[in-house]
Amino acid sequence: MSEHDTDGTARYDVQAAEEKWQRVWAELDPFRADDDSPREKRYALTMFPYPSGDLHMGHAEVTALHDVVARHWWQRGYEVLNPMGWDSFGLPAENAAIRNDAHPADYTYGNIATQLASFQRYGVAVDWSRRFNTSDPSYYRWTQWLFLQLHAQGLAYRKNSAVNWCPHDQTVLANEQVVDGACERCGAEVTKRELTQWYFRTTAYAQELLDSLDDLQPTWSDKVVNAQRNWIGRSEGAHVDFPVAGREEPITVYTTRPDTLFGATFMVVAADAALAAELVTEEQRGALEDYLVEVRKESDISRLSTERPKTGVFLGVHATNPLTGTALPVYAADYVLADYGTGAIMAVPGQDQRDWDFAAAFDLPVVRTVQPPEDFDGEAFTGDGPAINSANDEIDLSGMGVTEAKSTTIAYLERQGLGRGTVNFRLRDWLLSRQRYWGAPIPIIHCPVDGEVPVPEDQLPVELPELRGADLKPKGTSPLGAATEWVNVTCPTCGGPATRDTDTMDTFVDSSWYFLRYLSPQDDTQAFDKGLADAWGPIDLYVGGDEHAVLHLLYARFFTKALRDIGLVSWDEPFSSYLSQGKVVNNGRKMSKSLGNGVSLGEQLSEFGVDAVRLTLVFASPPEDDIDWADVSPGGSARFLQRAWRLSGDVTSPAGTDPGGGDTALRRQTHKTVREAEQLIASHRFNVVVARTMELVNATRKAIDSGVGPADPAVREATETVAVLLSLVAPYTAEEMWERLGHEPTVARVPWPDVDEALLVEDSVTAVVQVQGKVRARLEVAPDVSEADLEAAALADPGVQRALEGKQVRKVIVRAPKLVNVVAG
RNA sequence: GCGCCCGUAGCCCAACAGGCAGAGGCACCAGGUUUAGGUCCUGGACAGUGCGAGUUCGACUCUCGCCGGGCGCACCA
Repeated sequence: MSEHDTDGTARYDVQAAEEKWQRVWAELDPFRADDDSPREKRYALTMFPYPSGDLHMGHAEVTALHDVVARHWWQRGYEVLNPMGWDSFGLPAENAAIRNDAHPADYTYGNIATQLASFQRYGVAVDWSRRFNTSDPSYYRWTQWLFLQLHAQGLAYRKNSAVNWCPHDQTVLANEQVVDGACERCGAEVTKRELTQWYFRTTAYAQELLDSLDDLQPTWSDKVVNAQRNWIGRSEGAHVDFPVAGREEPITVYTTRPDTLFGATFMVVAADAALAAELVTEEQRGALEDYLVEVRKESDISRLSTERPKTGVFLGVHATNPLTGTALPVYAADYVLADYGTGAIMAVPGQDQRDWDFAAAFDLPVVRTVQPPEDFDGEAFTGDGPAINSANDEIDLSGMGVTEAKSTTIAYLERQGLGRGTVNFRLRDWLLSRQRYWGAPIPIIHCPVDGEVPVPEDQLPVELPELRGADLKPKGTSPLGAATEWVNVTCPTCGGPATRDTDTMDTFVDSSWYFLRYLSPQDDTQAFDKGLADAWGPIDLYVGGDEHAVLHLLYARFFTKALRDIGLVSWDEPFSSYLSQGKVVNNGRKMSKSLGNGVSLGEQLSEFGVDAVRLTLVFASPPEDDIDWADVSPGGSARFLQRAWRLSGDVTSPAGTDPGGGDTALRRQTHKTVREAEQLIASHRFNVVVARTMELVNATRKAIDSGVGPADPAVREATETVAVLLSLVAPYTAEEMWERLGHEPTVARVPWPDVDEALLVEDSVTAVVQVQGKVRARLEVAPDVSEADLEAAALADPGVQRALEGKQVRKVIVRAPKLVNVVAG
């Protein structure tokens, strides 16, 4: 390999460089975060991986993007915490263990070792000394401890209700894990089961989770903020009480349309709600039970269909419309949900299509209370319009619009004690127990005398019993139940015989606080150190995929708020800014085994080198957009990197040369590029940073070959700047360049170049002169040219004069120093 | 059905706060280098910004409507 490569064919040995720098980095450990550093602290985090096999393109993309910022922050003088660990509890390991008659830990820890090696090859700027796995007892001990803290606050509780059941995985699921009626993980059709399960009281934070989204909006992706708003689903309405003859308790309904109360002609109670069973008369009880059998056969998927005809059964009782005094028949039906609102509705067929459909099926009366427009030919009218048929002796809504009628009705109901304005949320409590093995056991003991007894803190962790292979086969109850010796314990309170809770926690519990554990991963005296949390947190940048928009990101937000109220952290939100990275697809489709279109990360790395793959992922598109591997060119990236590297061999001035006397044009471009890169990184436009770096490489090449020549100090400055810029994306190439330029490693920790503001000011700029919006002249002018001078120069220009011939100048718009527009006619 | 986001050369994408539509790359074409291929160097062609209005001296950029695509919610009363 020659020292000077003006023939343009020299290249560095990519594989040798990878091996070499991995050794150097291991020794220098340049990304170790020092808790005691006097530098300002930044916390940068990517969603930690689940150890299923080796790393794939998705991991490569998220870490490449994230590394740009983490490395940039180091160079800008921050102390950066960029940790990584493994989200290592979960079903794939358990399923593999069943298949292979093995223990889930075998699969899990084997894959973790593989992924760790791949990450190190990939050259991520991570502090590996802080790694841990959520399946380590030293971690889940604290998951259990945190569960108990929430339990003590009443934020973790058990209740019996109809829950989502995945028949394939044989476990219950949280609402968030059901997508279009199917299991988010395996795709099986979800059914309902009546079970007693553990919940976190996420609904206690519904309003705050919603309100804080306003603060997050500027620094989170719209997509995720919007998804969470929809998921929380706040609505405003009223609770209205409908008296029932012969029953003390009224039926309370939730409605968002209290203005239509005069039009309520019947009532519907969720068939599976306790209320239905309470209300039903003896004569109708058989009918209700038959109906329930039918309803429970229905899967969620068919329940979701809006086309489905309305069904229901009369409960044999009547309630009274509090405004009209009319007796309303009460039905049970499955189109009303037991766990939303009060599980009962007032049916207003005139203004609600679902109620209309039911009324049509059961031949019930319709009263319109909003006047539809003349050309309205639909059935229920849900739009705005003047109220009609809405008056009694005490209240008259006639002619009011919907908004006014609502508030008038609510005020009246409140005065009369018949109801009250209220807010309702779609968000449900988080169902956290799972009937599977490979998770953190719920640290509760059930005692026939003392009930639910928390496992004393000094007995944590409640370690998993040793089960493997066929013992783990899903059978609808937790495999832990089979470990008799483990299950049977003495009650910590009374010393009598008791049993352990045999469910494990949803793995999303593990990931709801892992970012706190990185602060003191080896601490065996506490879950995390509050002082360190204050020093480092909250997380300045979180990068991940938006498949977790309403899962992990919402749960972690809930956890943070709950821990704050317990006094464990002082943050309101865990992630100050969130960048959601797109997916890597191939030929327009998601990569998958069944489509046979998967691209192996390992093969790409071997063929093109780590840097080329990283550069490709960063350059391909804005970070939020998907990347189609069929559209990109890792070969082109590899060629560019060699081209950039070649500059470092051409530079002939010695290291330490003062760039002051160098070529001004190249220096200006160098300094502009640095300034622009700062701004582009801050706004996450990493693809443009790469494009600007390419421009600087091109300009430097030109300067060497056909400009000021390789000895000009500006050429060294530009080349060193290229090395620093490239270190964000292509660390191996950058190290090679840096070394060849006569510097010590590592370029990753050199200070970010200072921008010489004086160089950013141009000597002259090109002003465009337009006549009627068309460009007629270009003038070289001083950047500080006055508007008057520029206007005079523009009007004096021969090209402009020609364009103005025979025309009256009506107006001249001057935007010095860039533009003059002459309006004429 | 309700809501959010996005439509710029063949493709991926730039365009600061309304001011010359093109920065970068892929692919393509031509020339040079080379025994040849690849590499490397030089040059070139290709869109008027999804469609239609409006505001403006001036619109890729702002507003409205439509079309197309992505995402979220959806029998949530």
